[in-house]
Amino acid sequence: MQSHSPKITIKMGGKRPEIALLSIQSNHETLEKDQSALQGPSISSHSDRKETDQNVLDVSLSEHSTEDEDVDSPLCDDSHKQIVLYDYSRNGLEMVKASKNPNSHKPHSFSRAPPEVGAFTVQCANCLKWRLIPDQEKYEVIREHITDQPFLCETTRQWNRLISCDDPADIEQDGTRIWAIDKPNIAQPPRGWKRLLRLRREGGSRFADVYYASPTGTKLRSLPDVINRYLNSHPEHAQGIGVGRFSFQIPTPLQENYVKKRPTQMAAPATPEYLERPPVEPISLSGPAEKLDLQFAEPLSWAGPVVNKTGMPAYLKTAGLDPVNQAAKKAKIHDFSCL
DNA sequence: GCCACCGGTGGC
DNA sequence: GCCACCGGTGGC
Repeated sequence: MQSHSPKITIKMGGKRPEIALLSIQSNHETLEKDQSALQGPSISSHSDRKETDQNVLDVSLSEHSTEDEDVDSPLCDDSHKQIVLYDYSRNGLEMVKASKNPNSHKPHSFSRAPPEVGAFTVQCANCLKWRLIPDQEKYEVIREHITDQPFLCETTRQWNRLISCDDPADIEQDGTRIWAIDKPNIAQPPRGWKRLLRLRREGGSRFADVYYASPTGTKLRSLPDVINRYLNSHPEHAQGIGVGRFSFQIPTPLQENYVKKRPTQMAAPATPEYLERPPVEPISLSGPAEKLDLQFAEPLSWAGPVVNKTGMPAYLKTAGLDPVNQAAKKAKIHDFSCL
């Protein structure tokens, strides 16, 4: 059997896509395409169909995409209209939010908003075609076990799709979306918790932030945060929650220049010759990013033992790379049982 | 005052 | 160079 190391990605809407290949479409056409991709040729019962319909991607214009858009906003261009928005409320993925702002569950905020995660897609380990995953929960399950339970086209039968490797890919690289390679084997969040990925705008110092929203609505943004601000404060809720269930790893954008490179610190000679040099060209002017071929990209180097009994991906359990132990040491916490 | 977002930085 | 972590801050 042919075997590859599949990648799992989060596909996002974006203002200046470099990777995706779909031709420019109307939103209606895009919606139909994504819906049919998810539903496939499945013959489903009424109840099944209802569930599928609740899980389709909602493709819509950003509410601030036209009139409300700041003229100088990086999101103000035609491609922004192609953004694929994931409808959190229809998929039971609304954020656990602070009660203060009743509107914060909307899919996006409306001024200078960063891109949203548009869809989840996983590569079949056999044919390497990309398959859309209907919702975040299913995606997280697949991601958790991706190395010991490789994703196959047939896996989509779990949500009543009858497709095989002979069927065309759900999605290809096109010019309308930003792609990012996700980290494998990230544990599903503990029951009642949500793992939130917040993307940053292009040109920032990093690509995204991960937050964990606790059952009480507290948002934690690091392991020390989880330990100090939640588990220590809610020992009754900490029962059975291992810190290995938390991972703050973020996906890697395929668009090379999405994240601003950190300037290298070089001691500049204070000579007249140096002072007369023209300014260094910004990185963003150095040329368009290459279109990376997802289908034939090199496998990532994370393959190996998956998750040990601590819930920590084994590839992290190397000296100096164990954020759990580091965080626990920093927080002087040793009494949490890991699952 | 809270919080989402962003940049900086130290450790590796 | 990457990443985990955290401080700053502007908008609400």
